[in-house]
Amino acid sequence: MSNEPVPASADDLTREVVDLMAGLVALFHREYEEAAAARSLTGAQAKVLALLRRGPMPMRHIAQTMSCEPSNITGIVDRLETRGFVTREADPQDRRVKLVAATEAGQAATEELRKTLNFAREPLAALDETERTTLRDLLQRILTGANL
Amino acid sequence: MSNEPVPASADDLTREVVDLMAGLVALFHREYEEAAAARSLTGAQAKVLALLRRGPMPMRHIAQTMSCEPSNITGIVDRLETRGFVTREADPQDRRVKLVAATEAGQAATEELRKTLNFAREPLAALDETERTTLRDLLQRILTGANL
DNA sequence: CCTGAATATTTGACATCCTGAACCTTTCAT
DNA sequence: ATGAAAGGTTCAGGATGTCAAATATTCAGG
Repeated sequence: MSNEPVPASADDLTREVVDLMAGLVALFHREYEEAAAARSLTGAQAKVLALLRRGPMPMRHIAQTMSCEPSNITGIVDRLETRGFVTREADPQDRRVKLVAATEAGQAATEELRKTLNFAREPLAALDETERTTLRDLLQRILTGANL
Repeated sequence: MSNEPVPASADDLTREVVDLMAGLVALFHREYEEAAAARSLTGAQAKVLALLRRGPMPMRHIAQTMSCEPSNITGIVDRLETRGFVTREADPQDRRVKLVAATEAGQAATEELRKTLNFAREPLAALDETERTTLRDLLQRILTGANL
């Protein structure tokens, strides 16, 4: 149905791109959830764990990054903690804050998940290197423009 | 920071693109959830409602499209129904199936939501028409390659 | 030093989402 | 006519998310 190469207006073109992105989002979501479930993690747990790849982080910071209430993070970290994927330590600088850190097992889990997350890897193979580079640059411009 | 036009390997390029897409997905998700919440809908409810834009649909079909258990849809449709956004009617052809249809209010809600969903519309403005067309074509090829 | 405001986290109550198993109703093949 | 199969619902239970209230710690002023 969307075979006409040139839409009626630039606005229609934008809407078309937005719709395509929506499809992409749905696809990615499914694959991510699947990959997490394969390690008996939920999507939220996998996301938190992924955030800790670069080092420990206060609860508050996690909540801000995930755009949710801090009280929500408490539960997620609880479940990750009881399964040995993260630890909670009081920050010596400010004993109000708890630093959440991934354990060895936690690091391993995210690393594996990242590897098996072959989202779009196969379909991406349909694009040659030049096209992939073009795509990368376009996405980069979109994301830096959306600056969050 | 990522100004080198050609990463170390094609695999790295792919990973870069995948990471960018992950960022896009996060952004989209936030905006969608926000737009839905502005109409006191949840993301799941908005998605179901959006599915009914083209006409009534059996519960089972909704579940398949959303990749979830049918029993899940029951609850979501329940909530949409009590708020007057959808109706359930028995299919005359096969009285086992229930056809879910959006009401006037339901149609209006999705239409508005679709309009106010300005995801990437502003950042997309940074791309000229040629670039947007290129992006559209690349995304199309990715999605058809991922055949769902 | 003390008091009070502000911050980081937790707790509890509650709604939603999601799964899996058990159950009805209707259809369909034999 | 009977039994298997399919579409929905119900129920129990876990996870996610919000909000308000409570706790603990920090910090600024008097």
